[in-house]
Parts: sequence; C-alpha cells; structure tokens
Amino acid sequence: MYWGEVMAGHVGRGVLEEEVWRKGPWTAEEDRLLVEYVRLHCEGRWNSVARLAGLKRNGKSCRLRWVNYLRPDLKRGQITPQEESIILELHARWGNRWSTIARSLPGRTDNEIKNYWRTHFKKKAKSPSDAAEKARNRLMRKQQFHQQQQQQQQLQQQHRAQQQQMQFNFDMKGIMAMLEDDIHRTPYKSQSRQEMINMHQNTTEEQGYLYSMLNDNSSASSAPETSAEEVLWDGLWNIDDVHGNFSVASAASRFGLYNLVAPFC
DNA sequence: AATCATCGCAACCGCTCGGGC
DNA sequence: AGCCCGAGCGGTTGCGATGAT
Repeated sequence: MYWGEVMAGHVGRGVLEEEVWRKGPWTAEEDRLLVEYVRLHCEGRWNSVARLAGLKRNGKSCRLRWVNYLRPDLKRGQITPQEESIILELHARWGNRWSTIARSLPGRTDNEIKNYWRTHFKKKAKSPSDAAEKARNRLMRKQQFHQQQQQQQQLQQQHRAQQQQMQFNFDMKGIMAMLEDDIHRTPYKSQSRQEMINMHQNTTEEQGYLYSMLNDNSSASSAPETSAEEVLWDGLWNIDDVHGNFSVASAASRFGLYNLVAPFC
C-alpha cells in the first residue's frame, strides 16, 4: 500500500490544503464505493468522484478502474480463438488503435487487448514471418475476394433488397425507437446524435467484414451469402459500443448493467 | 527448498483532443 | 484566439504468480 503524489491547491479562505491521491491497487472497499457512486450518478465527471464518493483517488484512476475492471458488462475469462483472430486482423488493419479494436470485441477493454497483444504477438512479430504481416496479407486477399463476390452478388441483392425493403422499413421504426431510448438513457460525452449515427454506419461496415472473417474457416463462401439485412442487424446491435460496449453477446450482462445503474440515471 | 526468469495484468503516466469560457 | 479543464488513448511500469533450474 502506497501513497501517491501530493496535489497542492488553494482551498477555502486562501488556506493551502494538501490533497493526497491514493495510488496502487484498489481495495474491495474502494471498489464498493466507486460502484455505488456510478450506480447513483452514472459515468462522467470523474474528477468529482473523489469528493462525492469519499475516495482518495483522482478521476483518472477512478475512470480506469471502472472501465477496465468494475464495469458490469465486462467479459471475464480468456480471450477466445475467435477473439484472437479478430484482434490479429484488426491490428493488421488499424495498428495500435486499441480502443477502436476493443469496440469490435464486446466486453473486452482496450487495456486487456493491448496487454494480450503485447504478451502473445509482439515477440512473434519481430521475426520476418511475423503474425501482423501474415494477417495483413490475409486481409488483402480477403478484400480482393470480397470485392469480387460483391460484384457478382450486387445484381442478386438488388432484387432481394427490393423485396426486403418494405418489411425492413417497418422493422426500422421499432429499432429506431429502441435506439432513441438507449441513447437517451446512456450519457456519452461529446457524441452527438449524428456522430453516433455515422459511427453506426461505420460499425455496420466493420461488422460485415468481421462476419465474413469469422466464417472464413468453416465456409469461405458463406460470408458473401450474408444478407445486407443481417449485416445491418449486427451493426445495430453494436451501435451501443460507442457508448457502452453492448452487443448481442453481452445482452444478458447489459440487462444486469441497467438493473444496476440505469434505474438511477 | 531456494533462486531466478518469465508471464500476465492492473495501474500509472504523459500526451492529445474537444468543449466551455 | 487562447487558455483551462476533463476525458480518453496509447505506452510503460510494477508486482504477484508461475515455471524452470
């Protein structure tokens, strides 16, 4: 147990008061206080946590503890082979943009993915036949393959899309109502509605790609079979990633989160 | 059994970005 | 326009756990 830097500031009637931030591992009691605070006040304004929650931690530390460890929608346990392949592919595409990669892995944090990469792939990547290079090559081949398939299927999809359009329009009304409710209930700093919608569109593209990638081993031709609607559904489920890391895979825990937090927000 | 090396992960640090004033 | 502050991100560190010798 150790104590961190001393923050000095003028408080009250010009009296210099020293504020000492606690550092190092979190205790169970600190965790309990932080969870209780978030339950009551939701996320955001982390710097006020120290005052309001009775924690001698700075806002940064509180945010990190919540995001990386206490958040109820976190997925525990080892990284699965599927998740590993996603990490490889996305790292090949985006490099060390851990938070971006984490958005495609519901329940996983950027810190967790970063640590996983460092311990599992960084050494391998030093050799000429490094994993990242291979992944990059695979990605190129898949993109070429995907483009060809897209061209072939474009005509077929146009016909199908027309048929689906009517039913889809009907469904979208319900979905948008749900999202409206979701966005309303989950505060997310500096994320305007239009930004979220834009991000949703990007996510939809990514989901389509990931879907094809995950199906690559079992049936290489199955990915292009994925209908535009399925891809859209995946994207819609993951729109929550931009402000809460939610997807179908974490649906159950999400309800747990709302039970814990949302009723108070 | 003791020592050393390695691994895995939680936590910290420094920087950047965006919003408010 | 410039400054300040809060939040988020990627890089790094520290330490306990585990395995090898």
